[in-house]
Amino acid sequence: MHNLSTDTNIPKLLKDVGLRVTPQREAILNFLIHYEGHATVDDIYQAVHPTFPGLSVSTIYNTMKHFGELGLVKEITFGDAASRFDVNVQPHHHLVCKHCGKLIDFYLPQPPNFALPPDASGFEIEDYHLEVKGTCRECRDKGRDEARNEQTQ
Amino acid sequence: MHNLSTDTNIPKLLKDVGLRVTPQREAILNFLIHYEGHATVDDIYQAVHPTFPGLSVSTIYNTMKHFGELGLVKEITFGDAASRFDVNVQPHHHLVCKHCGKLIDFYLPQPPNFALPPDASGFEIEDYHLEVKGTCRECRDKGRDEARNEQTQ
DNA sequence: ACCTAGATGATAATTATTATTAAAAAGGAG
DNA sequence: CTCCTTTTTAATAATAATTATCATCTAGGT
Ligand SMILES: [Mn+2]
Ligand SMILES: [Mn+2]
Ligand SMILES: [Zn+2]
Ligand SMILES: [Zn+2]
Repeated sequence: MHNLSTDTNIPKLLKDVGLRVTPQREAILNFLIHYEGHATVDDIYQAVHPTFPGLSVSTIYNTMKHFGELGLVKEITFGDAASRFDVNVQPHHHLVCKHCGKLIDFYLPQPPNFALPPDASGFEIEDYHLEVKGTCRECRDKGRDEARNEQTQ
Repeated sequence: MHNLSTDTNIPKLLKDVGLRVTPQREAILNFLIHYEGHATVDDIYQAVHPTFPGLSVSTIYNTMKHFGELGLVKEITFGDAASRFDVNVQPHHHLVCKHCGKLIDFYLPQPPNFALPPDASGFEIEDYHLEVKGTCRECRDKGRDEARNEQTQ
């Protein structure tokens, strides 16, 4: 499990995980490394496109799929919105603002304890995610249900 | 917060929550009342359509939106799959099979305890949901079968 | 019986994502 | 470096869930 940081050697990382080094992948990785938060495919496209006009969204989807399989990012999917990609691949959880969609990381000091019900016998747990929904301070200040656009992080 | 059960008086319930009583809503509610599990719009359509040929999916979307706002169902959205509607509106959580998408209810004996990080100050929590991902027994058994078949080739 | 707000259903539009595939390019061998 | 094979890219089409439109219909009240 790799953790991206601003001093990551991008071509080396790509080689290490067994991917060919292409300008597209370097550009996307470079974006992710400096981005704070949880980017969508479109976020990536909007950011990288100006300095890399040829880049296609297909390539971003493709690349993010590879990065996910190789543990460089973790895909998070909420509701009907676009998938977001988390460069924080440590196990952690999210506050989700119902109004603007912003995600805020948090960590559980210890795993929640629960007993599996009888009809779940044989279920093999691989992962869990606690999703806490509510209203972020910005959206609360702005007053209810007003501008529910933009500033998704 | 209403809880549907098999002896629910459907027209009365619709009136009580302030909705007009239409055959479409009665049919959808009747389906939900007898359905075990977490139905998608298409599940509802496939089930109700044979005995109600005119019914449109638009109407199901519309109706489920109303039911959700009135607390009769709770919409659950996972990944890129279709929304599911839970007639169990008590606070509870789900095991999610990564392979077949099946949902199994479970309950937390006590709420998970966690401290909000500094960058979440002012976040107002309204709800939370623990999503436990893994492999259900059926899919695990099927996986073994497939693995065995691949070995013999 | 009549009126009107609200509901329905056919259809189009939107949006995120996946599939297809010809052309381009990476990386390795010689 | 040159050639070759395999992967990658990017344009485009296809898919799928959901939402928007809107003409028509109807539930429920007068
Ligand atoms: Mn995160
Ligand atoms: Mn449930
Ligand atoms: Zn917000
Ligand atoms: Zn399963």
